[in-house]
Amino acid sequence: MAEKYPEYKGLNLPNVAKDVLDKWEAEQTFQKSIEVREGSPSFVFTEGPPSANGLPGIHHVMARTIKDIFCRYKTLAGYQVKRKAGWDTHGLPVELKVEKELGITKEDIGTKISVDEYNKACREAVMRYTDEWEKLTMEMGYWVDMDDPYITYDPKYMESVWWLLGQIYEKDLMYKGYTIQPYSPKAGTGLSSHEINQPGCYRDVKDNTCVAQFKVKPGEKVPFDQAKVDQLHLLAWTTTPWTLPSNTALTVGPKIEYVLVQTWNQYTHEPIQVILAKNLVTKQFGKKFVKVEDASSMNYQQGDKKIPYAIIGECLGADLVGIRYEQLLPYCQPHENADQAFRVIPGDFVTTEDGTGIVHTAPTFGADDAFVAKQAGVPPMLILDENENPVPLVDLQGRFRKELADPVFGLGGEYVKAEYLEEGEEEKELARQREMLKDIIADLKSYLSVDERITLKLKIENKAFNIEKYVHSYPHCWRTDKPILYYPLDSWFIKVTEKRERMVALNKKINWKPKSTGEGRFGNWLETANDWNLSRSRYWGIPIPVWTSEDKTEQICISSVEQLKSEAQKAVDAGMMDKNPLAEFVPGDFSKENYAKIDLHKNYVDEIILVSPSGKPMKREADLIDVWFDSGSAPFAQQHYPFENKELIDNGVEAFKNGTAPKGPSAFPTDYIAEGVDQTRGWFYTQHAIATLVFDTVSYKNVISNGLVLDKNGQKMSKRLGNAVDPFETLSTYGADPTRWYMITNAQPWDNLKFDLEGITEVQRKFFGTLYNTYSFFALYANIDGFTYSEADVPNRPEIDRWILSKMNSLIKDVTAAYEDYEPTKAGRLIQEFVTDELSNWYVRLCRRRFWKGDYTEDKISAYQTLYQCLETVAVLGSPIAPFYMDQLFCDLNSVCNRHTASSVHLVDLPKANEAEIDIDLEEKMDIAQKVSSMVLSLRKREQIKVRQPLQKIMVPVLDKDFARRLEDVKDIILSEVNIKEIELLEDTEGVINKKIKPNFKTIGPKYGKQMKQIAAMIGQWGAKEISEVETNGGWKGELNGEEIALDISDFEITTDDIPGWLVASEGRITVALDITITDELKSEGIARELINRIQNYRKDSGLEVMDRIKLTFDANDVVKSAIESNKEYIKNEVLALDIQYATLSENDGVLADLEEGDTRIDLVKG
RNA sequence: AGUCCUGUAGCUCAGUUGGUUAGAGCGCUACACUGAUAAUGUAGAGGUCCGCAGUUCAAAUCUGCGCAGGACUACCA
Repeated sequence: MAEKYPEYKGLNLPNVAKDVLDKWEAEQTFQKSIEVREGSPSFVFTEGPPSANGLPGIHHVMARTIKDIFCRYKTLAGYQVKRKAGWDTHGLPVELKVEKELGITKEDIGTKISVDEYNKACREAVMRYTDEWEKLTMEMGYWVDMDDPYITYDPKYMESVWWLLGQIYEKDLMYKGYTIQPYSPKAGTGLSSHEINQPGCYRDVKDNTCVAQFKVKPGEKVPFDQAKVDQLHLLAWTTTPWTLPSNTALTVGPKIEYVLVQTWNQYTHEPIQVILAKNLVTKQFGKKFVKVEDASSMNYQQGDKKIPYAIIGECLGADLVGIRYEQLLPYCQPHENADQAFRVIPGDFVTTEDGTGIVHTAPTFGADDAFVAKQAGVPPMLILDENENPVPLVDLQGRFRKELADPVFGLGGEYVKAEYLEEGEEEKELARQREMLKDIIADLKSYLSVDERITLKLKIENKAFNIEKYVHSYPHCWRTDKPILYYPLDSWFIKVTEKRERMVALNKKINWKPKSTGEGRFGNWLETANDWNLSRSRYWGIPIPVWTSEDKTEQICISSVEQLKSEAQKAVDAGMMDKNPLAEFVPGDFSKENYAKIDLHKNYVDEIILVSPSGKPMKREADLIDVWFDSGSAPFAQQHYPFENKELIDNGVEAFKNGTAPKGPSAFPTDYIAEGVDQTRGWFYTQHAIATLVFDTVSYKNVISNGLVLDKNGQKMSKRLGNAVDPFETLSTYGADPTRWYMITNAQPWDNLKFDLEGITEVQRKFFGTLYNTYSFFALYANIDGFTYSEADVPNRPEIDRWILSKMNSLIKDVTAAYEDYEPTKAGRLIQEFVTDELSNWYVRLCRRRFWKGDYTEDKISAYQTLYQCLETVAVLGSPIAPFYMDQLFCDLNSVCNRHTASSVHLVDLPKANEAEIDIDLEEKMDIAQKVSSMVLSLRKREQIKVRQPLQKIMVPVLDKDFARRLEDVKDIILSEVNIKEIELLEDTEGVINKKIKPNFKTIGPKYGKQMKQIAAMIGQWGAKEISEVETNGGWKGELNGEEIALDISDFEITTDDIPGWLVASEGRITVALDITITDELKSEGIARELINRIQNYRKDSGLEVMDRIKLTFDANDVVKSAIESNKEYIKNEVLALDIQYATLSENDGVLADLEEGDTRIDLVKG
């Protein structure tokens, strides 16, 4: 047991962190914090796995601080909080990095480099920066178990993922189907949105656009009286004319207004009637056209400068739905339900910003198109190829199928985008086109793209209303630089749509911080969630565990290694394979060694051929699982569920469904997760989806989605801009505690943080500096007095002690509530306010004397105990946010007193608020004392009277008894604080006090809202007479604008604002008057105090110890001398002087005090 | 384009169920204090509460429409 509280020469927070880190390491404090809670209820935390193939940034410090705070808090609150670290290891970024390093592209995989080697490189690359991550984790004080992390490429983890997918498969929630995905024909691969959103992918391109005329079929019912069957067309715009042969529908907005326009075609000059959105008429009928009101008088000849047009009918989009039209370019028919094609359908996505308000719909090449078409039962333009498989009109190389061969325009077999042509091919094509098009274009100058030729054909056939170039942004493949296509690809999907409502319902049970993200962004997202596209044509990831026979009639989904092994054995027995690659694996043996024998990555499992029940070979589906499924599986896969730890999850699932506490240990659903808001549709979503689909539960109960960390100017941090903050440098320069404290208290976690290093300095000074000073102050005097908290708690403590204890208990209550509510910012700010304003700036300042003056009395012990309790409480409450310094503070205090057996603040129990010690009345009293003191100080300042100069009296008018009582109770505190002899409470006597009256808007408002203005005006006119009438009558009754008004006393706010003839200050309801008369007696006391101050300084400068006694010699004039004489005992007492003498001193003796009343030379010797 | 967040002093942020003088810290200026001293106190300057409209007796606060910044999702005729 230490005898003395450690005292420090200064506060070096980075060093504190280092020391405490060493201590944690030596004492295994983290492990202990979990062990001591063995048997306690568990608080389940799941770590969102970061990818270790990039370096951590300062935002990770932010995110991990938030995670850490609540895990530490819950530990203090009595829970066992296990935290497993995790690594996300699969995915495209890893692949890209490896390819870049090896200098290869995807095409080289399998040729220049084997899939084996490729995957090996990925495995190594992805864990490259784990050291840095572990270092950051340590230094920032994030407690998470890095020794036994879950890793998504681990066979056990992958096995659990397979199992989850198998459950979904068994529930018939998986299917394979076409969807429209970004596709790069030149690279031959689908692209994820991640790839499309890489910088530079969207580029402005100039495309040939076309407003096509779709002729309405004869006999169709149309909502226009003046329609002429042979002229009637629907107008639709497209920027990709090559999709027009695949058109199978036209989409209108049901609520959009459309019109019928009578006019002439600008290319064929034939009279036409066209339907388009009303808002877009002026846009489509540009310079070449002129509007005419009366259609019957219109006339037009070829060669006329302007083409007249007239609106001759109106309707809503809904009225157009169902109208059938003639196929625009009838090269092919959909192989299915062709009778359902070529009609007008409704769609909410239609806008009237561009085009015609009627959308050309090609379900094979547009996601929206596919969706609305499916809803309306319109088939996509798929035809059957040689093998009777349905295929779109464009092949995987980006070429039109041969069915589109046009005798004049070619098309069949050609690239739909000119950009796909190789060098030199264009020349050859041009020669061919010259020949083909010679009847239409005499001398063709340059190659015509597919788009250009299609529009040309439409022009000639009276099917084009307008053709022009149009600049818009279009995505390009980041690898080949060529424009992408939206193309239907065969992918595996999870039927999320089927469980959508359940996901919405379960979401309502999740406590979101902030609420709006859960209700808004996440809730809306769930309501419109589409089926989850699982397929990725990649190499480094978890393979889709589905094996299918070639004719697709037989299929198996594998859910475990054991199952795969036995299925593989069947195949070996059936002669499909020579040997079982999993022969070595022992089912049921979950040891590391056993699992080290196998690998479930693509390169291994693709070798495995299984046998179907009917004896056919089955091969694995080529694709991998979306990596988001990997991380979404974390709550289960990190436990290797259900192969191990089965009951941990099952207990939790059961408890959640029954709404009871789990029967035994439980690790699900997760109690708490926290990640960036960018995970809303990422990890937050995938976890929720998997838990809902597989277990019909939530995945997590509480979630914080935190905002971004921006630079101090509010710009996004990036390496490119050079404004990224290095987390390691920050931590080593400023220390983890102030960094964490700053991040948490400066902005709410879910708001973006403008990260400014100066803010950390401020926290360092303001909060930690003050706390350190307060501790140092305590340690200094406690060591002198030998305070070890060995005495029993002092029962009847002075007012000021009871006050700070009341505040302290309120603090415990409020901070606990804030933590419970996942509001760390509130908790931190409360603690900070308590330390700087309450404890340091008021309690310690007022009590300083009690610590260093006099003997070791009960009052002194009370002061020590009180301050000790406050410091200890702050240490515990603040430890989740500032784990290092608070641990040191706690241990420093505890090292002498041993009130706790725990060796760390992180192992103790959270203090409980003692309601009996909370005294609101007392807190209000002190509030009065603080206000009055500050007002007196401000008056002194105004009059230039130093605080050291005692004054006789202050007067405070009191308007109610409660206020008088409270003031009376704290008057000693006020008097000593502002150096005044007495306080006089002025009772209400007319004439002495000036009163002011104001209406109480809050109480009058609800009663007489309408007359509020007049009432306020009337009261504003009132003087002393009316005020006293209100006071004697206890209210006011009268008539105002013919209305009876009755106000009682509480409807008024009566305040004082002046005492005539006195120096007065007023603030809120309190008024203070100061008597500034300085009598001779006061004057001499002032001189005495002035001298004491100089002597104290001199003592200190002379290097005397606090307890040393001295002898004094003064060389002073008579005024000063008489002041000394009349305060002799007082001075001696204050400066610990044994004796006072007068003598003539030389300039070399002592110090000179330049007082107003005459310079005085002071000399002292140790006595 | 959609969804969500943010907008209050030079900067970072508070601001209760709407209630009449809109606050704090930092910074700046001036002064004071000096047994917490690389600390502290007091005072001062500094506001179109992003804009407009509405609801209301009363709007920083509620509603609508905008503007600016940010995030996510989507990218379309």
